[in-house]
Amino acid sequence: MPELPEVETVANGVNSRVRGQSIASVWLSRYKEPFKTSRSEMAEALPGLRIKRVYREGKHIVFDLVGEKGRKACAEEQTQWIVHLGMTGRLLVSPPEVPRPDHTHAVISLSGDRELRFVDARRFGRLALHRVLPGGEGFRGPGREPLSISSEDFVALFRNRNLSIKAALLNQKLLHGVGNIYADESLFRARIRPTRIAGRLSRARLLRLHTAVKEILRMAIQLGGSSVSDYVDADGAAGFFQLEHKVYMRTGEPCLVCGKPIQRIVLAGRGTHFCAHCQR
DNA sequence: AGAAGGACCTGCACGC
DNA sequence: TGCGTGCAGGTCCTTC
Repeated sequence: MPELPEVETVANGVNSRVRGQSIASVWLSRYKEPFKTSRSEMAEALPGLRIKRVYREGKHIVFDLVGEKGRKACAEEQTQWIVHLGMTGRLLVSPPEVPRPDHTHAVISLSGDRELRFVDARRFGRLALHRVLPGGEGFRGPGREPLSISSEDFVALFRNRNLSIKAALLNQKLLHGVGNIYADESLFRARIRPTRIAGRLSRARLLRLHTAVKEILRMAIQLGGSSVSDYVDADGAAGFFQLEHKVYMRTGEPCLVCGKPIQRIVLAGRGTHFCAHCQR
């Protein structure tokens, strides 16, 4: 389940493999229609463009594309290719002769004799084009970036919010990049019960949560993210953060701090794991 | 308007 | 063995 650390790992891995290469051709399956773009528009727009860099914005992967020399139209308008991995999306860089995995929904043939493949069994992922007008901004995620938001802004995000802090953390329009795993792990680290109403948390506790979110995300990025079964990075290698999970998917197992069993409830429609003794 | 809940989608674990 | 059932959850959409 790709959240910020997984998406960052994938974006960096893809960037190192495809940066500088040109898009020769594009094949799209009968996947759902791309977001805010038609399938045919995407297939026509990408060939001939060169990949300048690949980076993460929220949970989105952004490909900065530039026109080849001599293509005037692209000097005025920059194109970005946006990939959201959804739940089970993967981006693989493979030689063309390697068989395409099941559920391959996009294949981009590159000048370096490699294919960039988008594979997504559960079809929750999304592809889109983003046009950047001259002087305009690149693609922006829906909410604030957890690793760079100031403490004051972080605290202000949750003011007057009448929903659980767990649901608030999952709301991408507030903070983007945090999903179910890192919400649970951050709340455990901050010793906050997931059911607490966000708007009633003290400033001190929100500051503690801000620190916890940043620490958890940074640690996970260093370890290459988590991998439960679906997520694989651009190398085809799994991340190691799941070995660090303190509460996520540890229902009934002893809390690593106090020894009491980890509980599981459903909150905001999601499995939520916490220690009732340590998190108040 | 903000919050809550269902739909989307497939693979996998589980029980009988 | 084999089949049905329930669960996993990011985001969009509808409902309250």
